[in-house]
Amino acid sequence: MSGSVTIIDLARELKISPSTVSRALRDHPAIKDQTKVMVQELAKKLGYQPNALALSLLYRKTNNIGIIVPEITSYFFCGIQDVLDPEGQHAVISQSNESYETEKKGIDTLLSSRVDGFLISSTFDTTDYSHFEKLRQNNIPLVVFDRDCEGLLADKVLVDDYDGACQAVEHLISMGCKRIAHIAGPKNLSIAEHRKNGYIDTLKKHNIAVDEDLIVQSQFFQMEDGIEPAKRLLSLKEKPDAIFAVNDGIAIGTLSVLRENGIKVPEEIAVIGFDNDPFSSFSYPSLSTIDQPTYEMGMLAARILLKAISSPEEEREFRHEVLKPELVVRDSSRRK
Amino acid sequence: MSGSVTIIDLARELKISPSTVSRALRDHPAIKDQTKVMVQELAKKLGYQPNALALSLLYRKTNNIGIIVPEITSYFFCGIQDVLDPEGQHAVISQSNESYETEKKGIDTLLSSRVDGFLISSTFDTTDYSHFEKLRQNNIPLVVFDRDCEGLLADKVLVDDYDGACQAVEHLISMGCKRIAHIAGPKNLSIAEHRKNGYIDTLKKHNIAVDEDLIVQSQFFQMEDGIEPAKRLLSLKEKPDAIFAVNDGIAIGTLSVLRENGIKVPEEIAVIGFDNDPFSSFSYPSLSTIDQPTYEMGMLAARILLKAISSPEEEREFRHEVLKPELVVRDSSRRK
DNA sequence: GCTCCAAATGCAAACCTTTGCAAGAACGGA
DNA sequence: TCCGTTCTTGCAAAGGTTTGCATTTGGAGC
Repeated sequence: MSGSVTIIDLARELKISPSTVSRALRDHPAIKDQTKVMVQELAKKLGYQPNALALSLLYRKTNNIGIIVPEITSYFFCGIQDVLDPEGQHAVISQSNESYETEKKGIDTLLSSRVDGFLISSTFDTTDYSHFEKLRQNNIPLVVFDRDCEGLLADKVLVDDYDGACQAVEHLISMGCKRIAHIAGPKNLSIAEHRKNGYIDTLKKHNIAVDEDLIVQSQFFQMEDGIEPAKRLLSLKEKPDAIFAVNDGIAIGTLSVLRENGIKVPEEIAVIGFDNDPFSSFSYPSLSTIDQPTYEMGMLAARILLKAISSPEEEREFRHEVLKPELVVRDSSRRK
Repeated sequence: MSGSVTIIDLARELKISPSTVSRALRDHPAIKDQTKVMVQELAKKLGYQPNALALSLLYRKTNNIGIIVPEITSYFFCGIQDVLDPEGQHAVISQSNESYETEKKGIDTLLSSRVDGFLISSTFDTTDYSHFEKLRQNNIPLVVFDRDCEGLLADKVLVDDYDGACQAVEHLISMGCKRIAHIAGPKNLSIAEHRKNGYIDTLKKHNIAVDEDLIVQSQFFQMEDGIEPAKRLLSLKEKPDAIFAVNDGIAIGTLSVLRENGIKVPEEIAVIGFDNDPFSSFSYPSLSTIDQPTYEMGMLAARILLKAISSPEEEREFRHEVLKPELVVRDSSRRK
C-alpha cells in the first residue's frame, strides 16, 4: 500500500487542482479535452489506482460481502464468485467450523469491517438467531442459504431436502427394499430434520411401518461419523435391507462398515446418500445419491444479496427460493 | 451500514468534541475519569462501533489479506484463519480455478481493494510471474505456499514433495514391487515435477531402471483425471506392479479403473497417492498416501505474512520453509 | 484578587476522493 | 471596449477517526 500515487500527487505534478484531476479521470464533460489527455496520460504513467478505501468511506459502501459458512467448499463458492466478480464485489470469508460462538464472532468482526451484506449458512448449534436479527436492525442485507434458519425473516435460498429424501426413499422402495433404515443428521439442524421427514412420510405413503429402531443419528457429517451409526444398525436383530444416509459423508462411512462386515451392497443392503459429493461416484460401490445444485445455489444467493444491497431500503418481500435436487442412481442401490 | 453511530454523534449528544470522545474511548490518560465513564456508557448504549474504513484510510492498512488459490479447500484455510482471526485480520478470497488470467485479475482486483498482503498458491498455467513481481515493487508482502514459483523472490512455505515421493517409492520397493509406474501431474507445475524427480531418483538409487513407458501424465488433479492415465498403464504389454500417483485424486481414479478390470489391489498392483485427502482412508481399498501438513502450512504462511506486513520495509531475507510430509500406509499398498 | 501550573479539552490537519457551487477565463457580439 | 455567455477550473465540505499542539478551565498559593 506504500508508494501508491494519489490524485493529489497527480494534481501537484500538473499544477492543477485535485478536483480537476478527479473529473478528468472520470471523463467529466466540463473538462477540456487537452486537460483530460494530460491527466490520463500521467495517471497511466504513474500507475494511479483509485483508493478504494476513500471511496468506500465516501459512498458508505465497501463492495465487500461477508460469507459465513460452517466449512468452506469450492462448489458453492464458485457460484458466488462468478456473480460477485463481474460486479466488482469481494468475498470476505469466515469459517465457523460448526461452532455457534465462532459464527457469532464472525458476524461481529465482519460487521466492524463494514461488509455490505452477508451470505450465511448457519451451524448445527445455531438455534438462537439474535445475531442475525441484529443485521436486519442495522439494515444490512442477509441471505441465508443451504441451511434454513426457521422463523428467521430473511431472504433464503434452499434446497428441497424433503423432496430429495422422498426421491431417495421412493427409489429404494422401487428397488424392492422393505426395511429401509435412516441415518439422520444432528438433531436441531433443519436440513437433517427435513430429510428425516421426507423419509418418514414416504414410508407412510407406501404403508410401510416406521420402525424407530431403524432411525439412528449421526453426530456430524464427516465420513468417520457414519461408522458408529452404521454399526448400530448392523447390530439389530432384524437388519435393514437399505440405508438412506443423511449425506454422502455418512453414506461413505457406512459403506466402509458394510464392507468390513462382508455385507454385499446393494444385494444385502442398498445404500443411498445425499449431496452428490465428487467422491461419491468413486466410492466402492459407487454411491447413489441426491444431487444438489450447489453452484446454482451460490449464484442465486449472491444475486439476491446484491439486489438487496443495491435496492433502496423500502420494505421488500423476503425471497424464499427452493431448488430441486435430483436422484442419481449408481451401483450402491442398483439391484440386479 | 446505515444508521451506524459515529464518534461525532456521541460528541454532539454529550456536547463535547470528537477528539475527547476518541480519547475517552481509548482510555487516554489526559481525559477525566468522569468524562470517560460518561462517553463509554453512551457508546455502549448507542452501540457505537468504530468505522474500520476511516481507520484503514488513516493508518493505510485495511487488515485484509488477499488469498489467491486454484481451489479453496477448508484444510489450509483453517490454518490461515486461526492465525488471522486473533490478529483482527480478514481473509478476502479469490479462486483462480487453475486459470492464469483469473489469477491475474484476482491480484488486480484485490490490489485495488487495498489488501495488506497476499497468500498465493499459483495455477498450473502460471509460468510468468510478472504479476507477482508487481506486488514486490508496490511493496506489498507476498507469501507463496504449497505450489512453488521457481525463480520468484518471495517468502515461501512449501512441502518437501521430492522427499514425499521418495518415501512413497521407497515404501513400494520395500513391499517388493519391481515395476513401479508413476502417474505424473501437469507438466510445468513444480510440485508435480518434484514428485516425479523423487520417483526417478529413488528408482535409480535402488538400481531400478527408469522405464519411460511407466511414466504417464494426468491433465489435472481430479479423480476423473486419473482414469485415462491408469488405462494407458494397463494397456502396456508388461504391466506395472505398483502405481505411484501424483495425488490422491488421481490415485482414487486409478483404483476405480483397476477395480473395473478385476485387478487385485495391492496383490497385483499396489497403489499409493499423495496428500492424504480425507476420502483416501475411505476408498476401497483404503489408500496409502503421503500426508501433507496442510493446516500447518496455512498457519505458517499466514504467520510469515503478518510478520512481513508489520515489519518495517527494511530488506529482509526471504523465508523459505519446507515442511516434511509423512508416509501413511493403508491397504492399497500393504503386502502381507 | 492575581498569578501560575496542571489538568482537561478543543482545534485542525491528515488519510483520499467526489461533487455542488462559485469563480475565473475566454470569447462573441454590439 | 464592454457585457453577457459559455467553458473551464477551483474551493470546500463530506465521509469517520486519530493526534500534535494550542487553548481553556480550575484550583492552589501568595
